Amino acid sequence: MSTSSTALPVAHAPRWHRRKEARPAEILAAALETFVAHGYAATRLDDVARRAGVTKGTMYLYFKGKEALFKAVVSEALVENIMRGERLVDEHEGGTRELLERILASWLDSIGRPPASGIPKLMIAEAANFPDLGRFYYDEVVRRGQRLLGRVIRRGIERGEFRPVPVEHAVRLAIAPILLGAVLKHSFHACSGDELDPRENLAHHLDVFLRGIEMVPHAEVPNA
Amino acid sequence: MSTSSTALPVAHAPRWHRRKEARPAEILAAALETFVAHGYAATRLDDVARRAGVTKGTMYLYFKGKEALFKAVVSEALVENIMRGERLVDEHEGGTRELLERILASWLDSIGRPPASGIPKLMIAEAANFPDLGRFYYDEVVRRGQRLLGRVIRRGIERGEFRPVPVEHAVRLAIAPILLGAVLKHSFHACSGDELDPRENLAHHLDVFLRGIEMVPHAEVPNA
Amino acid sequence: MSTSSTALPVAHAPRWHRRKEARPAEILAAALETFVAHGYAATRLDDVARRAGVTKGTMYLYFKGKEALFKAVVSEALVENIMRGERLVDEHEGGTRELLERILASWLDSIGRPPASGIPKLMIAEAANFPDLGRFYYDEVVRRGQRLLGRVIRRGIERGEFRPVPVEHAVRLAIAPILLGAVLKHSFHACSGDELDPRENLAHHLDVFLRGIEMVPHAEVPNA
Amino acid sequence: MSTSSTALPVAHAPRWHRRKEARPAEILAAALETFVAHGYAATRLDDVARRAGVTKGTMYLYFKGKEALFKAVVSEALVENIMRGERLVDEHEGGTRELLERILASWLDSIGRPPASGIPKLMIAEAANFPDLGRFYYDEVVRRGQRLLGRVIRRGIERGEFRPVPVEHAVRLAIAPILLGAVLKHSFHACSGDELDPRENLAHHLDVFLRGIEMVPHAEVPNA
DNA sequence: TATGAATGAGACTTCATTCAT
DNA sequence: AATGAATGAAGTCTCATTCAT
Repeated sequence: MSTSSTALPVAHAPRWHRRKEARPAEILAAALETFVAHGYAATRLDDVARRAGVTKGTMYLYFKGKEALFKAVVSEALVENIMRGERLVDEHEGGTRELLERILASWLDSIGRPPASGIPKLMIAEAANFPDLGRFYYDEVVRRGQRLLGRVIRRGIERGEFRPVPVEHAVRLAIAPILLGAVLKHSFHACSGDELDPRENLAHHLDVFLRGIEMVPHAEVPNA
Repeated sequence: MSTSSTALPVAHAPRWHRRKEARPAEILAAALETFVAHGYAATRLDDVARRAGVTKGTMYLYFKGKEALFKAVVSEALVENIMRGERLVDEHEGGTRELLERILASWLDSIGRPPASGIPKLMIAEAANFPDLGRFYYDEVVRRGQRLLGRVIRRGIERGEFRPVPVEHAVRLAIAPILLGAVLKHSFHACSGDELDPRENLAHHLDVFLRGIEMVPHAEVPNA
Repeated sequence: MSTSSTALPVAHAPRWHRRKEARPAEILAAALETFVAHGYAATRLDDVARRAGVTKGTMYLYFKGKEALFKAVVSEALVENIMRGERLVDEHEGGTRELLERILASWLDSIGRPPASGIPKLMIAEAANFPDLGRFYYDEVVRRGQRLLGRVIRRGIERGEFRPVPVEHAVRLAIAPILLGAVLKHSFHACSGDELDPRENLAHHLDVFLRGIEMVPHAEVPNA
Repeated sequence: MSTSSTALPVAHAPRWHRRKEARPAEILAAALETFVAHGYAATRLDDVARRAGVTKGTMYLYFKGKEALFKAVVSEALVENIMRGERLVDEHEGGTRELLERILASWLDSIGRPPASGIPKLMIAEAANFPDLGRFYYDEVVRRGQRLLGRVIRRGIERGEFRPVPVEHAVRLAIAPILLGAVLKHSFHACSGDELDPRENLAHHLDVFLRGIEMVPHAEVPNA
């Protein structure tokens, strides 16, 4: 094979490296990307492997199979973000408006940035195919997040800052633009030419939403 | 199968004729349900066929293949709903608030009910796998809907009914709760125990959103 | 492809023929041969398919998978032969020696000739890997055959034709040479150059065995 | 592991040395069990390794691969038992009946007890997949054993103890119950509830077989 | 000597697609 | 027009084997 007559001492890269500790995380990261991009059924383990820099077989050293990998991906991406907001609420002292702003901003931060960024889209697409995982996600993430925001809004109402809006509905209104933005970004990022800046959108959302629920209107108003 | 050899020529097409003509529609309906439920890659043509009451082979008489069927499903579900709203805007005479209410209600009507109800979820899940279809959907539905709502909001601003909010952002805020509601219903209907009534949610959304953008606050107001 | 410029009306063999009724039997026959020859784990479904003149996929139209195919092979090969002997015993009128001769000859016939010929070897090799199938075979074939022969020998004893030998043991002695012959033929047919004629061997077996258990010795005997 | 840095030089090899020397034997023992239990193709080297208390990699230090291990297992189990019987025949002085009894008993001893006990079942299952090994086994064990027993029976005939039975056939009759017993025990030990005692069975076998071939009948006979 | 992470060929299985009927 | 038997490419998963440590 070697045609070089001067036989340079080729570095002769080893076929693989032993990196037991790093592997699972690498594989999970690659899998998350691929699952988010193509959905569960359409992602080939081969692609995940290649993206992770290993071979198909290697993945079976760390995950029992495709479904196990999928569940690991989702689980892993969730655990970290679940409790962050709750602390925020407990510790907050000032006005509820500021609390709401901080919470939604923090949430946009986690949901708006890889790696976890694609999970909502993924769950929307696959919940029906993995009922147990779907239920887990719905209970532990969706429901929990709703309860959290519900506490905030109720706090505002009790303190006379917000009008007595129906909490359940208000929660959904507060969440929707942020969540939908994240989902659409992942779905149509290849199709949509230009997009609005999520942070700016959040600012406007807060402006409109808070005007909509706060007790004292921001009236340009008064006397005139 | 026909047992009567002396079948009288009836005025209306005999049953087994009608059925033949209905085939494509039946198949499309079955395909829509299945694609929405499981996603593109996970639906088996066999299942679609069984649900449509035909065999796999028959489907190839009407559609070139799985992908063609998928695109037909999406296209067919879209055409009807695209232009309805535009007429609404053109013809409307009264206040913009009422116009917005009517448009969103009409949209909730079409998006909130089968058959088209599942298309958004489907597109969110598959847009990345079918870039051309994704772009088509984005341009012809998402963009178009945004432009439509943009006109409404701009109308309100120009007529002094709305504050001079940034239109692009406001449009997204107006759409988000409705769209997200439809998507989540399809994704988690098996997992979420109870859900809010979409219509009620729309009412609250309009209340809050309009308070948020209207020029004259709904103030409990001034000093009076 | 065709290089013939005179365009003979080539029969243009169809890629496949529709033979729904014949398929299962053909596949089972091919599978039996292959399983017997190589054992369960070492037979590739591809080989079975090729031998049956179909493709891999076709086999899944008739059998759920490899294991189902294996069990079908064994079951099918058994049902026919199970009850034959029992009738023989019930209907027999004459001496027990003749009855035994007829039964063993009949058994050699079924066990000694394809297709069922290889089942014993197959079960010996695989019983431990398919415990349920093993138990079924042991109960329905081994045990049943032993009981049958036990009745015969007991009959001989009761009628004073045979010595009062322990039946259970005698049964095994009667069976062993025939069964082992069949098994070894399938195992070493490629290794053993020449083999004894099974029928001749049965004759000698009967001669020796009956001399061994009959009441009146075949003595060259007495005084003479 | 070794905690003592001043380890005294002990006379007998330290434990961890002995273990190293024992490795091949341990592996062979584990492999024999596993091969016998599941057959060649169905045994995973991983299982053999675990049973031997080593890792897969270690086994490659002692055996070139799966096939080599298999052949080593078979060979090793055979060498010891091959020549034992031959000495017995050469040295024997008394009646041929006793010689036959001693030989078969000795054989039952080796074949009836682990570790070698499962080899016949293994060879029956795998001979066709390893033609060279099959031929070796057939020639060196089967054939050789047959020749040995043939000599014994011929001796009996020549000395007027046995009737002039056809030796080749008689040999098979003598072997069959013992060999089959061993094979079936390994195949159906999980399925068959209770089994006869092999030694007792051998006793009855000898009784019947010898009555069947001996010159002077055991007649309850004469009258005289 | 021993390990066990990594590999990759090959097996089973599924399913979109074709085509004789 | 309709069927459904047959195909074969492609995917998931296993496991004998290798090799850096």
